[in-house]
Amino acid sequence: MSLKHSLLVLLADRPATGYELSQKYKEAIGFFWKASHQQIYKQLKDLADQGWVTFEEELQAGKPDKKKYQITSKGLAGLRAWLSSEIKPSKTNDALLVMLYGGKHVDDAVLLREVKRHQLLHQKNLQKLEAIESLYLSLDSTQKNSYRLPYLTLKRGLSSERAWLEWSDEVVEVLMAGSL
Amino acid sequence: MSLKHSLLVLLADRPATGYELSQKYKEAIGFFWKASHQQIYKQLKDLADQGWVTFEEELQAGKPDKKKYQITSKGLAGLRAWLSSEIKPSKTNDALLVMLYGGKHVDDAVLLREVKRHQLLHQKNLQKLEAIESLYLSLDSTQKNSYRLPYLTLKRGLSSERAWLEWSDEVVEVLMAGSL
DNA sequence: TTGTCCATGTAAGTGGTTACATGATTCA
DNA sequence: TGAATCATGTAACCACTTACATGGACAA
Repeated sequence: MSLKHSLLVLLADRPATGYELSQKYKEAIGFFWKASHQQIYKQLKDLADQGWVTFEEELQAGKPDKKKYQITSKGLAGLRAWLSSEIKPSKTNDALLVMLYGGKHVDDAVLLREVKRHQLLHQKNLQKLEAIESLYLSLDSTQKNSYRLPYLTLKRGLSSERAWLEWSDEVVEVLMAGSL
Repeated sequence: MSLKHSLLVLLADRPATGYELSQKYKEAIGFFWKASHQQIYKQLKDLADQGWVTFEEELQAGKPDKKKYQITSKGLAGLRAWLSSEIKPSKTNDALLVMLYGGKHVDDAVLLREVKRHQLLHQKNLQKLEAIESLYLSLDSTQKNSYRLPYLTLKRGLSSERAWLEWSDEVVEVLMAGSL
């Protein structure tokens, strides 16, 4: 149930609308926490009902009104409590590995095609992360220091994508040998 | 919805009871696909309703009756179709990274304690995987060849745990510097 | 003129977790 | 004597996905 807490983390930085928050889940925090806009809007409503956030409505003509959410002291206390609690290890459910594990029921060429498709996705993702890293590295040391914790999460992304790609090269080798 | 397909993969190997299957999710396939026994029993029922598996009941006194499930030709066809389809990349939801990302709201020492706790879990997991690998490596080449695809999934586990641990060493360094 | 961005949601359905239930056997 | 293993589930709840809805602005 950390969608809640990831929203609080973002709101602790600055007030934002649901839309702005949902954008953050397409980069930054989205590299390790995925959420759809439907989920986000619902969770914000629940947080407001709990009194962990409040919002002000900005009226707009022709469009739905904007709701600018901000964290309350109760919300910040809740966030701090969670940050000091035991985090349960994230569970892995990796369908591509299920496919490989049961792969003997289809041709290696079929598996190979799918692994290569995923390789492209991971390569793209790695490039995005590398672009963000070079931005970070160009900051002065005061700014670098203020982003040192988010930078650790970026490093996690870089490390895990690189490890995935190295592994997949090996997989491709094995599958190519099999489909001769 | 790959719990279904992971069950079919296991049943394609040999018939099994729900209990036996749920054991497999504590090792082997469980390293990349987690499922509780409640989920498994329910899914097996659904698969039987669909005609993808059948079962024979073994009556037992004092205990619930055993149901030995086996895959049908319809089930095998369904499995093959899935193995040839596009697998959607697994989504990552990593609460520990959310914690680090928002870590400036608590002391570094608190973060450090939690990261170290997770390190132990990952180390244990790596050891388990290494033990399985040494078993695999002691097989003769015919057997090695028949397990070559499952071995690739094992390698994924090894690679990802090692990458995680390397990253976490860096995290510990940064957090120790911060909590001086 | 098609598509993407802005901006918010509802509703139905699926998948997963947590709590609870039963009861014999075996091991420390 | 208490915990773990065997063996199967139900029920309530929570999280997440997919489909649908609205409608103006602006760019290719």
